[in-house]
Amino acid sequence: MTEKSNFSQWYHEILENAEVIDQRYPVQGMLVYRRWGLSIIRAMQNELEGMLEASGHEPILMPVLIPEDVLGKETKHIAGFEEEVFWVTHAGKNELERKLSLRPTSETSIYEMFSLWIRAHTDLPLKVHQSCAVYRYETKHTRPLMRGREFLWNEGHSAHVDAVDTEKNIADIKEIYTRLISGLLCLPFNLSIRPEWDRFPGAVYTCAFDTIMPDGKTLQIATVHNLGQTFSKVFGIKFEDEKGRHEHVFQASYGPSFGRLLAAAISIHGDDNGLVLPPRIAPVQAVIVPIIFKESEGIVMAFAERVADKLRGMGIRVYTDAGDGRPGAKFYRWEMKGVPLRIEIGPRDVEKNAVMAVRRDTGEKQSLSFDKIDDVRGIFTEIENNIRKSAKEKFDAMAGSAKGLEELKSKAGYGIISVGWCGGKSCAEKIEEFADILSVEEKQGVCPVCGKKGNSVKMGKSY
RNA sequence: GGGACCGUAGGGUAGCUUGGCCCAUCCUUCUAGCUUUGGGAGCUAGAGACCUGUGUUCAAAUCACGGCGGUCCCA
Repeated sequence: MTEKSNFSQWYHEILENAEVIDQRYPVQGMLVYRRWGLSIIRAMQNELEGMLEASGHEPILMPVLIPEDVLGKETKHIAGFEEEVFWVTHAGKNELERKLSLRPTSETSIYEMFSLWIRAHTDLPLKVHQSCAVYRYETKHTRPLMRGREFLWNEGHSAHVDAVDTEKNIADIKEIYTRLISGLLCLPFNLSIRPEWDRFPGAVYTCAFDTIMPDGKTLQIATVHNLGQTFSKVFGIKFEDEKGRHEHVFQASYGPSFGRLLAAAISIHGDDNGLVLPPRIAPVQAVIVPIIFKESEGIVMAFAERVADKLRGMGIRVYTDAGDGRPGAKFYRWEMKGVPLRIEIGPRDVEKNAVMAVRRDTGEKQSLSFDKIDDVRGIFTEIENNIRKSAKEKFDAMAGSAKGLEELKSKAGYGIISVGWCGGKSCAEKIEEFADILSVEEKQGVCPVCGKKGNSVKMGKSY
């Protein structure tokens, strides 16, 4: 397969070869999730939903259609999305009296319901979440899993009595997303507040999690929005407080994209031989490859079965590749699919009452006696730590800074770089000719355009 | 938003400039059988394609235009 240094081609090949997705579905920007990819997505979804529900979020599932008048209630919000909304205008041959949109996000539909569900302060905080597909007619170049016209995500929505409680929830969410991104997926990220011109339509402020892809471009993998009372005022989401006064709730909404998380995990951890999956999200965590010779087939298979049972008993997802074909071909195949641990069992191992365990991340081989198979747990932890560490090192190596415009021009587009900015709009426009401003930092800096002192900004070329 | 390129079996390709030699080349894949199995084996037999519509022409994979789909670059 193509080497990872040719990232674009490598990425497309690995998605198809490892059966992550099939991109050949004949609608632009839409794709088919196949077993391997879907299984990884489900692993993240389960983990995330578990954490959200432990923190007091209720699961819900809203309809995919939102009527035009509901979607359009908040003017800034609809202005931000109107170019990308898919509309359902007909039922059979008849034109609908009320156009229906395919949700580009669910703030409006959920808040329509919030106004019915929330009556008193005892109903608050109200926190809900749903995992679903949303639809945006992207006009920019679509890329599988990174930018599609239909994508899978989890969106959370909350309502609170005041701004303080909203902030508390936002802190919880950042913590949960960190556990998902860094903990489960072993991905490094930069968490920052987006500049005002890049806010979610209708938000008071927007935080974003960005990671860096192997080609140096940044990928936004999750966002958290403080919505203030923007929506509650438009949708009439009011509650009665202890003193009988009626107030509008404060709100937040937030979501990670499962597709982008998957894209990042595949791209950042993968190597020239294919995927390298963190053990906890791997659809198969250990693959047993029996080395079969005619005379010893029986005892090898029997031993392999015992090993598989023992691993399954430990709660490990294991698959025995007993199919036709030579061992070498199987090794390549499972390496390509990123299975964290390969367990080879041949006559020599059976004799020793042991197995040969081979790590996907390092290629390291070790003989494990049958009684020591429990060690696999520890090996998984090591693999996870190692993957996380090397991803972080690559990420840190792509952090930089620039002083003048020339330096900015030469460095822009590769990693996240820090540069000064005076705060002026025209200077921002000039700077953004080279890359996107991800965030404005407290740190002082000198503007490379006008030379005035000001703050600094973090920049990256976004996917 | 602007530009360039591309569409031939499941995947990757040759053929297109100069229309006919093409019921379309090669690699891979798949199926059946034999054989083999500690890093992509081999043999035999077989399967599988010109994105779509319209036009030009005696004749279209090849030329023109539209549609659909894809890739890359720049902003």
